[in-house]
Amino acid sequence: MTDKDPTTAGTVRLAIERDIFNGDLAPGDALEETRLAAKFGVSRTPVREAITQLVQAGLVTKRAHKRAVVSELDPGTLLELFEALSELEGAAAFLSASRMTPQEKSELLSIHAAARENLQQGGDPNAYADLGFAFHQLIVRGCHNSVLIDTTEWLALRVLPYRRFQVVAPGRLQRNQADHDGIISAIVDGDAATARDLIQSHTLEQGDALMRFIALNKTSHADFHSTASIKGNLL
Amino acid sequence: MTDKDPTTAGTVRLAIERDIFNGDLAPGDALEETRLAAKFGVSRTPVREAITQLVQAGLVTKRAHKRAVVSELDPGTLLELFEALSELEGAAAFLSASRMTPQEKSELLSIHAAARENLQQGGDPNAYADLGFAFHQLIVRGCHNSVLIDTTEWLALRVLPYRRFQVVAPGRLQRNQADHDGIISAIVDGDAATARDLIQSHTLEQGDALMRFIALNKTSHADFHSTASIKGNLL
DNA sequence: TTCTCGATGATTGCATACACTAGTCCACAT
DNA sequence: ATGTGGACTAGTGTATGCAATCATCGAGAA
Repeated sequence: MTDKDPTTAGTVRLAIERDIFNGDLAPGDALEETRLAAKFGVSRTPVREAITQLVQAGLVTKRAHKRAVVSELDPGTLLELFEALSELEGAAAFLSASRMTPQEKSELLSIHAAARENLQQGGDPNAYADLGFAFHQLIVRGCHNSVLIDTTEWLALRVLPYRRFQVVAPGRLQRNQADHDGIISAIVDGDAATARDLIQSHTLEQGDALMRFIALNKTSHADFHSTASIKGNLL
Repeated sequence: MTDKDPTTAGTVRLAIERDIFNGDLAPGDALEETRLAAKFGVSRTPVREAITQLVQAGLVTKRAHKRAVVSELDPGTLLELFEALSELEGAAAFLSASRMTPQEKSELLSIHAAARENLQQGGDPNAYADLGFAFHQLIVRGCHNSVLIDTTEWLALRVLPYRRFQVVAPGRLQRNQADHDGIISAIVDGDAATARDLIQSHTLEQGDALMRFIALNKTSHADFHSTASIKGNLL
């Protein structure tokens, strides 16, 4: 879902997305058209178009004559989101096990090795998170079905604003790496059914971890903001 | 304009959607803002908003400074679409097998029975198609995961404009009904894995049938329009 | 003939102005 | 004190004008 869009509406959309993922705009924050227009130095028209695009993408919510707000996911929806995401990633992994090219598989292996090294040497957690993200992305894209890829990444996008919740449960990263071990060997072996099962439970587990963390840390909206400074590594 | 939807843009969007599903706007047709604005008696602004919404929904394609057109699905994309859809419906069926309420199951059974009766008595193919559509919809909604439901129906929406291609392969309807037989018993029995496999191959088979039909009938765009008068029953 | 280039018309993209809606707050009556 | 109503304000929804861009077509040169 990467657009190179020459129009200012598209540029504004990407800018707002970045603000959301950065945490400058937290879930629940209002998107006021006039203010955004002034901030970006454009008129309200492209801002409105950007907002309607984000609404359709599920990142912001809007009711008629009311201000648009960054989508706030209640625990129930978050759970559903991860369940659906796990099914989609599972499907993609199932297909990837038989469709990934040798190049793609070796790329996957090298990223996995880099993540392992980072973990063993106690490297930057953010870098590890990025590697984990790339890991998932490579598997999804390995299915070579652009509709499935777009749909999966579209759902994954909606969870991104919550990645800032640091998942710091002890041993979590090690378990994550172990999960990846199993997934990668299943894919390399071409064991599609196992790959599906493993990545599915892995993603569900991620969702659980995230929800537990949110339940612990988010009692008020202020708390939400206070954790926003922590760079997250969900994956 | 009679509104249940307060905003004009939303009304226009629904009107354009209706035109697409009706066939007044066939895949490949251009959506010209000025013409649509005149047609609906509004200015270009709400028309533009409606179009951007439809673009995000995947029903319309648009590039900067070029006219928006009703999305035209090449055979490759159509195949990918059905593959992704089969995975999603499979996932939904898997969950539905253990989550559907008794009421939902009985409703499913009654719809299935009605379809059988229609088929045996040589009833209206359109009515049969509607029943088939309801059948799939009930199974999907039975998973009780609104994210998964929305995502699945969102993909299904994109193939809807192609339902007008009548699937008339001999014995097709009987095979369809037989497929449904197997699916429904798996769900009623709570056999999730079988339900997934059956509905998945069933949906893929539907896609194949549709693609074969298109390949046979669509040599030129004119032919496409000529078949547009045939009311379709894909399911 | 065919290819290139430039002018022209059509259509989209953006900015601005105006209309309308909904929420707020204060005055006033009960 | 409190409930009700009406103006006020902030902000969205729509219309319109203008600028930017792309497609078409014709003329001229190779």
